[in-house]
Amino acid sequence: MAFDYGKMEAKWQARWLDAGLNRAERDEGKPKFMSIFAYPGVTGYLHVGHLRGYTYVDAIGRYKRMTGYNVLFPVGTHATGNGGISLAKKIASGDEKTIDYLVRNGCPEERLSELRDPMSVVEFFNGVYQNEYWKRFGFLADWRRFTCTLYEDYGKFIQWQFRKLREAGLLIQKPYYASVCPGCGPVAVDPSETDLSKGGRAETQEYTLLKFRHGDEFLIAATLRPETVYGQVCFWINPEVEYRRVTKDGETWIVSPQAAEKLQLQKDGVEIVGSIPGRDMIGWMCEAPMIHREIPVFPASFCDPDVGTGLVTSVPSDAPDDWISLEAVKADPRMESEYGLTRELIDSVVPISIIEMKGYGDFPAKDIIDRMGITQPGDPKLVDAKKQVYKDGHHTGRMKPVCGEFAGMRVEEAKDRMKQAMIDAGEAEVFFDLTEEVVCRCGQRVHIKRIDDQWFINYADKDLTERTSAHCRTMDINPAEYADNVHGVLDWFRERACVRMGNWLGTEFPFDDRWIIEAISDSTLYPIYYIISPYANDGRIAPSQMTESFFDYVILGRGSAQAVSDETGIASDMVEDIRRDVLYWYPLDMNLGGKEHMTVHFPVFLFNHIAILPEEMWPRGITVNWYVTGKNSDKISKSKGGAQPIPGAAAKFGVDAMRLYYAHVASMFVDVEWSEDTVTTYRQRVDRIMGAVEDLVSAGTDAPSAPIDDWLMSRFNNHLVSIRTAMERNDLRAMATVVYFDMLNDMRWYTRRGGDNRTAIREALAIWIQAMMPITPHTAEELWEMAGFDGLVSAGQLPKPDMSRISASAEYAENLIRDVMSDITEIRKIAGIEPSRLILYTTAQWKRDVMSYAVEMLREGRLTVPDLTKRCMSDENIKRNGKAASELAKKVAVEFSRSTPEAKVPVFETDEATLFGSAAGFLSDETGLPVEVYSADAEGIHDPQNKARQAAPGRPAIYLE
RNA sequence: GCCGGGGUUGCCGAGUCGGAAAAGGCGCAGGAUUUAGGAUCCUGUCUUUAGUAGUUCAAGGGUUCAAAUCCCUUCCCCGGCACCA
Repeated sequence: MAFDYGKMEAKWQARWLDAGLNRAERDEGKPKFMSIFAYPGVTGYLHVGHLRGYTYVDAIGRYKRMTGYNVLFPVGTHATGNGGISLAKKIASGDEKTIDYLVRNGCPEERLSELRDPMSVVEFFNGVYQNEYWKRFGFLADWRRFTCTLYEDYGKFIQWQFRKLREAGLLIQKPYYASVCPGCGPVAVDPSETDLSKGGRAETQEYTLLKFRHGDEFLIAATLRPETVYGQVCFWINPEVEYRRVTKDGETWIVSPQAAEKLQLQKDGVEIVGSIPGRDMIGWMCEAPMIHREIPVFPASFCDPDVGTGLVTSVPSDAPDDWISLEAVKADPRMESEYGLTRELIDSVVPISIIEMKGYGDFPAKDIIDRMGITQPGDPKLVDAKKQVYKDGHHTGRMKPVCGEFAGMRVEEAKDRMKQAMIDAGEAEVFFDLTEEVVCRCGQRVHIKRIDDQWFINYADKDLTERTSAHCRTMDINPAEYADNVHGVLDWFRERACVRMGNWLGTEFPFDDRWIIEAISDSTLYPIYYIISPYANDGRIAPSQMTESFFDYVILGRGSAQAVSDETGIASDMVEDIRRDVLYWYPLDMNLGGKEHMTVHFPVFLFNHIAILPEEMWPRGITVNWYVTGKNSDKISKSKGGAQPIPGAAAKFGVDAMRLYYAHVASMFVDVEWSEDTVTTYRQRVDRIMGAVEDLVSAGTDAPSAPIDDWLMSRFNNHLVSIRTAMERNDLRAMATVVYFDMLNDMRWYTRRGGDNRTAIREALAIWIQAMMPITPHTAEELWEMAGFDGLVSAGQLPKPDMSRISASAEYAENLIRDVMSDITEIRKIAGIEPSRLILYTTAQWKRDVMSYAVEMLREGRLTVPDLTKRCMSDENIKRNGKAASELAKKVAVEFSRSTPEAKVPVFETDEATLFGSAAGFLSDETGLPVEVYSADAEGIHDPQNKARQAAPGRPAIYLE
């Protein structure tokens, strides 16, 4: 049975709460650090991937706490949208999949009945997120500040924010084409399918509607390639479809039934007035736009009534579908027998070459069909063929002379020009459609709808963009690539629709209560609200008291506390307190979010701060974290359940193992594939460290201090330096490598080398355990208590490195011993002998002298081969060694000139005879051989193979006999 | 398509403002310890060798005394791209 981590975790979490470590209070005498993670949307249970980013914020906050900062770490949730509504609906209707999903993730069955209204669902998950995820993971978040976008007080804040946006002239109105569900209103079409049950990969495409005159009515084709109209030779109709006649601006249009409905959403005054079977139109002649030629209507099975208008103009030269279908028509005898088309008419239709493009002949569609081996209409490969030709044509194509005034133009340019020309001539209109079937969570089909008076936040504003971009240069943005990239993102940002109608949860738009503020727009400035939320949460202030002048004063300092008090009835002192809280905690020091936010949340977060707040409140840092993915790099989808319920994983592996996993498994800026085996190795790592500390607590004697103790203290103080350096960049991974790997290895080496000094051990343990606090806080507390140290680690301060105890020579000496040991092993292996004794010869003094001269000259910046040789030859003791001396001088001069004096001094200053003399016992134990150590300078030593001669500083000669 | 990031030893990954690559981990192999546990410890893990020498950082060129690192070309992979916080 596995160790009950849960009990140990709960114990320490309770103590932290008792000690109030998570509560953040203004303390003007202390530097502050405020950080958040972008709050999650309440769409269901989260999975182990989400905890990755959240854990970083807690670990960084804990580190900041132990290095002198007053830390504010608030959390909240984002519930704006239809997630809660649709979940509540499904639960109420007893949807089996939903119920199963909830129960599987740990929702008690007896609670299901309360989850029938949206707000209960939201509150239920607010509880789950806080208790089962964040508290469970030991976060020191200030729970008193928890807020949710659906809380009334939060809504007051959002309304205030929109008033300020309007003041700044950033709210504008204009028509908009939105993806809309007839029941729920606008929905987000994106791969996460938060709002959808199908079609998240769909994109909105802009079609050009082309009008083909037939008598006094028009056949309407939708095309993505208006530049190909010069190549039109016929017109496709699906004979099986019952098309509709609709009126539009006094004209009669013929389109598919689905298109008729879509048109009603996008155009004014469209009415269905009749219908006509597709079959009846076969053989019609209609006048093509732009080229004004009569072209015949032919049947084609690929015309999908659900795509575009269900009618297609045929450009066989450049459209693979058209080419293959035209060939089929020509080869099909039924055209004459069944549709009564004349052979003459069919034969008169021949492709026209209109675009010249690299790598293709006169008819690109034919080329790609041949290349891909397509022989039949309806071949699925046609989809790719179409994409390929389209792409190549768009970028490399040029219009041929046949294209009238557009001849010679690049396709990219001709496309827009020709579209516009036809629109101006009344021969075409713009139409939007989705690339695939999109179904709302409520089950209804989603279409594109025109909304005339849509409100936007004008993120395209030039001045705002420039100021925001400039501010980003002063921020701490990680990773560096995003710091570079964010300027491009800000430039690229256009106006953003900020309100929506329909069945949505959210804050009412303050200027028109038919609208509700949409999800991204109500989550931009909110970090500052965490400073105010505790006053609302404990009832000191009622939402009704949160007036415009209240926020104006506490956030912007406009007006006076007394005036606010008079207006709202809030005590003037409290208003003043809130104002001072805001001034103390803001700006936000770090906002951490998943990589999708590089183009979603972070830009608007920045824009709104810059637009509304004074410069001294603009954010200081952004950190982007990448995902934990499932197999095959799929994002573990939260809307689809997720692989591993979080409480289950916490119980199985222990919270600290998971925290260490997140911190260390990879850089923050790469995706990680979730693997239980990997987490298990981190579990074992934590266990191993616990075991090692346990052993060390009872180890140690009052033995006098030995060189190995100095080494240990040097190492650990160096580690403290590394930890601080790493954490200045919030590099938890580098920090974790030091704490959970290097420090353990050092403790092992210390013990192995016979280290046994209780004072040194306890000093090292204190450093080590404290260094564990940010990432594995529960384990740190447990070990701290076990070691008998006072207080809570989480409340303590990380020791500063004691530079006086860092000793390059001590560390060099141990490395030398390790090198020699590994050389001995190496020689033993290669030589293949079973030695009975081991002899070490340490360097002759003159070689150390050569190096000493070299370093001296290196410091003076005049180290060259000839100069060092000259200098050495003037020393009798060196010169006496003849050729060996000049060769060494040459080697040393070259080698040292590439290095630094600091690195080289220990090489010759180390007293190797003493070092290895005292390590002889250790080496003997390790190798199982009797060990003798001689200086190469000594007379009459045992040296049958004349090895002593080879000994050099940093490289004692080894003889195995 | 636009913008961006990458290809290092079985795997994950350090190293990338040019100055001794093969840190560390995982996996694997051998040994030790231990009465079965995914435990722990030691050793090894590019080739070669009395501790040496050599080859390598996607491929090919170039700059340099010196290149995984800088430049050019080619191939391949990945991410983001707007009502998803």
